[in-house]
Amino acid sequence: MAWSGNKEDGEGKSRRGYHHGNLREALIAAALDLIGAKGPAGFTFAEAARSAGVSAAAPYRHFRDRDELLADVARQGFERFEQFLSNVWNEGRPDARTAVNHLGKAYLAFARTEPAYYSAMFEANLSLDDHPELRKAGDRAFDIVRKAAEELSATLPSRPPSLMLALHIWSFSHGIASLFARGDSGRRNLPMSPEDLLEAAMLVYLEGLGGPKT
Amino acid sequence: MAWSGNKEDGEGKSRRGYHHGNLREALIAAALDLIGAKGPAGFTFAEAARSAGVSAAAPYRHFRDRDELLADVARQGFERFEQFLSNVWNEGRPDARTAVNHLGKAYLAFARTEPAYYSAMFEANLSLDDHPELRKAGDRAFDIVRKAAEELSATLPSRPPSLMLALHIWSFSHGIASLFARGDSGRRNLPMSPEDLLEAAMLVYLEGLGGPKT
DNA sequence: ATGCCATGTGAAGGGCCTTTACATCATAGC
DNA sequence: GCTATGATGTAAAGGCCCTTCACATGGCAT
Repeated sequence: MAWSGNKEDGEGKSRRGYHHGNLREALIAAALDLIGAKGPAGFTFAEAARSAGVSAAAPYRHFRDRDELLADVARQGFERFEQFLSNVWNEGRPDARTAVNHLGKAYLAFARTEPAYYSAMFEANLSLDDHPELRKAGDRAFDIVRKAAEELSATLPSRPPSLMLALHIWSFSHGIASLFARGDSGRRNLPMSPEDLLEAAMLVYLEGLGGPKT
Repeated sequence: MAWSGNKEDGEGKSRRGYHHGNLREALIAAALDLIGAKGPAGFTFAEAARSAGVSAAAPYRHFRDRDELLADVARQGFERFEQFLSNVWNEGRPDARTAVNHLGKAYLAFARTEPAYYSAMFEANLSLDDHPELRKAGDRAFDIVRKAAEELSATLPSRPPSLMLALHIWSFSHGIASLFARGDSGRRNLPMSPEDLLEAAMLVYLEGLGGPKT
């Protein structure tokens, strides 16, 4: 009786009697912390196991290998991202154009506020072929933008192809987020915030599509 | 006399008597091959050393650590990129608008034809603070776009801020290249080529800036 | 109460990164 | 021409990681 059972010292790493009881989720949480601290490359399976208080071999009962854990973090990230985008889109209120602008901003906000998820999703170089669930989750998040683009297109005289519209919005947001809205590493001295840069681009782009004369 | 001196069996890995004679460049070349084959994460210092036919410790005579070799590959990549962009820009001929379109296409072309360099440059998560030469090389490449944006701006009635223009062009090209113009991993089924997607975006964007009525 | 199966352990093989002491050799200066 | 010296390469070792395998534990259904 040296140990006393279920504690909760700080992070979720104790409560053990041999079986962890919640290892899978504990590993995902640990991975998220580590990725946030040292990037997707710095994260190691062994350290995640240590964080969870189990041996280095234990994670293999829940994930095929290190990449599968990473992919699961990324998948979860896309699911949160999807939900976030969905909330921000808010059924196209107050109007499609404004809501689409919110969507772009949300992309940047996610990259900034959830750098660990963002890293796993876009910087871990995971093969989508090896992780079909990841691809599906990504597609579902994109579908939010796709749907928004459809509604926006319907409000524009030129009726641009909505898929093209969606790809443009996604690409632009992704480009700005990747280059300017990540950790200090990639930061170049901008004369404006990434948000302003994106907003200006959207303004010009939608003007080019012949938006309603403001 | 078991060995016979300077051979050239296939790749540049032989000519040895103890000192390699050209190890630094051989390592960069080997790294490029490996990155191309297995991505920046798959590349290892040890394997580069093996490719060059030296022991695992030898590379440390030429690079502080693994990251410095990676950074040197990336720096070389930015230098090639700069030159490529410069050639494509071609002093703004036949006209600024067309030449800027070429610039965007060149971004995609580089991502596709030099995936190893592109990986090292944009997907290796190198700290720009730890590798100042890398940052400078990247800035020089961006300067080509910056200069192009200045000349393009001068041809537009609205005279948009050229730095903003340059950032928009770079971001958009980067976003499309990262998402759609890389190896099979990131490929989603597009209804159009990345090039067409980019061209359409540029068309709309420049229209939005009030370009000369085509 | 018992036995099955999911879950966790320890050890081991193989690999990588990096450092250190030592080996080799090109060449500068005598 | 000959040697000292610094640049370049080697072997070995420590530390960490990934992954597998045989074995231990104990939750849960019967």
